[in-house]
Amino acid sequence: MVETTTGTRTENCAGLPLYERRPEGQDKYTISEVATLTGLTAHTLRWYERIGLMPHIDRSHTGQRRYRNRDLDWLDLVGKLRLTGMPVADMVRYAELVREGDHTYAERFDLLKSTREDVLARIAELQDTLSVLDRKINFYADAGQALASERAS
Amino acid sequence: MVETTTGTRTENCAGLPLYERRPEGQDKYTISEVATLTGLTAHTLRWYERIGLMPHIDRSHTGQRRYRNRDLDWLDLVGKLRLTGMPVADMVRYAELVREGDHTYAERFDLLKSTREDVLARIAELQDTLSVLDRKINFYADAGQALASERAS
DNA sequence: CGCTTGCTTGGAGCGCACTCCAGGGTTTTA
DNA sequence: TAAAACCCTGGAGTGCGCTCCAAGCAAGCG
Repeated sequence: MVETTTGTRTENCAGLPLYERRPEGQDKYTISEVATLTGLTAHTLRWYERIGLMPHIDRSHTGQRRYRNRDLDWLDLVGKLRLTGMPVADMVRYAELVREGDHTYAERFDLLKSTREDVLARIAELQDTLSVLDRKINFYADAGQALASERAS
Repeated sequence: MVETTTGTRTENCAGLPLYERRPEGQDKYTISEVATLTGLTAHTLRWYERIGLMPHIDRSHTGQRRYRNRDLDWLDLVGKLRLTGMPVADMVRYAELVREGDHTYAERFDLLKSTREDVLARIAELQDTLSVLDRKINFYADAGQALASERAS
């Protein structure tokens, strides 16, 4: 199978991925299963690992990756942070803090709080943009009305 | 002056740019003035023009750009759209529609409306992310509490 | 007049986040 | 057991949005 994001993906009526997580204990996924579950490509998953964005990923006896539920949880978080526009390098930094252990709690806390502020700021920006957009949309709606009544007269 | 965004920029106490727009009729700005007003670099302004993102910009008798208030308005809109994550190519498309004249009103309207939908979706995503972030922040706050009381005992 | 500063152009370069390739080994299916 | 599908690695390539460079013209100042 050619590696792709847009390949055959089983979906339910709501368009949500149907592939389900396996219960704790039997949670072993190949890279392409994780690609299906996360929407990332296998390429990207390997690349995330290379740059240090992932925790240690288990391997099968022949060296193939076997992801577990906690890895999916991590990828969910990464996906969310990516949506906020956080640079990958910053996420790598956070991943490093997690790997370094409990004594980095304070730093992680600070990082999360400042990310939170960034997200709030971005939401505010977007709402500002939304109002500009609405003004313009109203303008065009009015202009459309004017043109229509012109044609009608 | 070396071209930069972070150079000397006059600011008021609120950190807002103090450079003011000139009244209609005397509204002529050099490229570096526009850079100051918009926060873009002169490089970027010229690049925007090259790729077709700008309307026609007036020139002085020696060929230097002389921006006008309407150009600043346009750059404000571009800045807002950029914040939504809209690709520059799409903004160029919008600019083309504006240049093509009144008969593109309908298409511009549609473009604005679908952009509006995108912005709403992004806001929803960010709010979702925010709640994940808040859960994690609470977790770390609790963990911090636990560590503190451990040290106290 | 020379000096500094700013503006002009086409084209090259950069950083980010992937995205893909070559060449090989493994696993599943018919 | 053989073909098809999948997985591995290091490294090269891509697209976007700038960002900068070289070489030259122009305006203001002492």
